[in-house]
Amino acid sequence: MKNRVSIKDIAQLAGVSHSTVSRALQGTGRMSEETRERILTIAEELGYTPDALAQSLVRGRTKTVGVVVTTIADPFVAGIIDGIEQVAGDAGYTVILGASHMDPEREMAVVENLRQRRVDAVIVTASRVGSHYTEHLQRFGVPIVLVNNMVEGEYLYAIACDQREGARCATRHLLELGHKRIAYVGSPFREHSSQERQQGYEDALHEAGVTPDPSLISTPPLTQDVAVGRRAFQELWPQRPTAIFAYNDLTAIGIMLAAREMRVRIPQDISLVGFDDIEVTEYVTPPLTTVHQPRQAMGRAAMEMALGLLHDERVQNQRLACRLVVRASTQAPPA
Amino acid sequence: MKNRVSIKDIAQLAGVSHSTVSRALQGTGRMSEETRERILTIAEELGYTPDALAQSLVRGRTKTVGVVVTTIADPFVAGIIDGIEQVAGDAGYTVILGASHMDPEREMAVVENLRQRRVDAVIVTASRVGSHYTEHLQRFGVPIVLVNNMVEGEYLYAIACDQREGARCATRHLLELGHKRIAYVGSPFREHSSQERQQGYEDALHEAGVTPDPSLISTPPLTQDVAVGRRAFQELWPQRPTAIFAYNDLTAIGIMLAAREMRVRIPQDISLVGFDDIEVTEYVTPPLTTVHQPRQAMGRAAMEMALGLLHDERVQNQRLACRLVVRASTQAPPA
DNA sequence: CAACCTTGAGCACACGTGTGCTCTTTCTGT
DNA sequence: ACAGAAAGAGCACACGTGTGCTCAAGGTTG
Repeated sequence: MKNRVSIKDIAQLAGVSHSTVSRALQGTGRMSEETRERILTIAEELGYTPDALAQSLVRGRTKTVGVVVTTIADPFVAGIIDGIEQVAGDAGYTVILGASHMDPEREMAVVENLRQRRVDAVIVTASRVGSHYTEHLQRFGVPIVLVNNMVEGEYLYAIACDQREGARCATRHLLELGHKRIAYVGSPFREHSSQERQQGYEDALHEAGVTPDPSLISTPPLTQDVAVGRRAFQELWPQRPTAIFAYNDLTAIGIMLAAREMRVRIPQDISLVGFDDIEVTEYVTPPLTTVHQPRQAMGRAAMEMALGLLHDERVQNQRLACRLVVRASTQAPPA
Repeated sequence: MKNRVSIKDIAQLAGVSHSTVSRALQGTGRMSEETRERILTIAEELGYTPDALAQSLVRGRTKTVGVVVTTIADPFVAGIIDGIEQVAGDAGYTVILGASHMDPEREMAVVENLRQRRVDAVIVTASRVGSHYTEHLQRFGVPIVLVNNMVEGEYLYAIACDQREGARCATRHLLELGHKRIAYVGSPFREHSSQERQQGYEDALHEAGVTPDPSLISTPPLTQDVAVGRRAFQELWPQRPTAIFAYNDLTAIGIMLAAREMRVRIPQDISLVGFDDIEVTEYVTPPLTTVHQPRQAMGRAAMEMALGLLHDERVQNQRLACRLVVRASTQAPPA
């Protein structure tokens, strides 16, 4: 029952060769208007659909991009894919998905699969891209774009978000409100990224002439963001900071929970800023001031970069700006 | 620079025909152990990767599933895709993505694209599948599985979540706590789904011998879930319900916001139950009692169904059960 | 020693599409 | 009227892989 109508079938009915049909369909070649119309009519009647596989085989490109992710369930990743898909769709490209689920073996399998499918380009998002792995990717022979990745080899193209600058904005916001004792809570299992944000935090402090206090920096070695925030607040509160800048929103939420248990009010007693602008932040109590990462825009930029590479254009790595979103969790420090 | 090594290249180096190489690689056919090993060694050295396109062309199947969604950015959809991807990956299938972004024209283009790519099966999630659309899909000639869809033609296979039963559980939970005046807030732009849940709500009331009070049902005609909840609470509160069952979590959050503004305490003054169990619910204040929809499981079930259909097994539509998650937004009614 | 079987490998075609070249027919220009 | 150009269409090969059939060489059996 499968749709097995090929240009040969059309050719037979039209009394011409399959070559003529092929040319008629793509509008190339010279032929009488009559023949062309007859062919198109028959194609329509038969419900003909070109076979993308055969076309790819002979044309040498598949009009597909492989997207490698850890998991699609992460809203952050989903946002990026969404952006990629938009641009890809507009450009006539199709997205092929591959999820590694944090399993190195599976990640290899995914990459191998994309290779077999002859994708024209690969976009890798939020992966640890070890040196061994990059090598494997290099051999691939197609453009590779990394999104929000830790490592940035000079030979790889990458789209990233300027986390350091984002962290600087967030911290400056607190400084402008009049805070001096500002704490930072990092992420123990995302070292590179956490350090970037910590540097932005320190940048802002230096600019304001405030010396960073090491006792106001905490990175409890736990594996869950919320738990990290919780523990960190318990450790930090005795130092009496007037504000906390958290690695990300979930960490900030952990802080909120701990604060509530300890009867510390936000923002009256202490201000709080997160990072990422996940959906939740708008609805927690109080709504959280945070740094928005342009996930869709990053996805779009990545796909645009991939398209550029496919057209042999010269492209350069991009750092997209983060945007501070001020909500109700920050105010001037208590007198 | 592209990896253009084919079995012919291997054949030439090994001094055999490409047929022999083909058989050596897939382990079929008879040949001396020596020849086989020589071929495999050369393939390895050349970094040979089979061309999935060519294989698909001759084998008549692509080992791919097309997944049609409205948008990937919706966490609900992302969860389903995640489930699909897991099962697909294990079975050696690859996921091809197509997002419609609510644009009918684009949706058609997406389906056409999947058809050209000769996917072996299609999974459609959370779409309105009009009659015109289903017809188009039918002509496709491949197994189609619908996930959580409004319409369920008899001829289409579908995976759904038993929303009515989920709503019944939620309402029963409130009844068991002692509530009698329980309100329902629906969704104006998801009629079918909202009615299902309302029916479950009424089922539970009838079972408990409570007559539904029409003045306790509200569905403000707004376009945003949170806004719907807000408005609904303002309308409902004068009727003095002791509990509200909301169409979904965002609606429930709207209710929470309005309640807070009006100095109505949850759960002391009124209990609240949501639906979907989105990530937020765990972190709002108070954490929301809600009905969990097994998104990953639905995705997995859909893919398993697709696999069954591909193996010509007899499959039947499934309704997965929802699970009530009791958190802190519900308690016995005030005396 | 002849008839038969087994092993090892190649030829040729298939899948569906694109394209350079060739051939015939008709039109154009002188 | 004749040479040349241009139109219209087909032949044959290509892309990379799979597979039925054939065929030669060697081995076994009666």
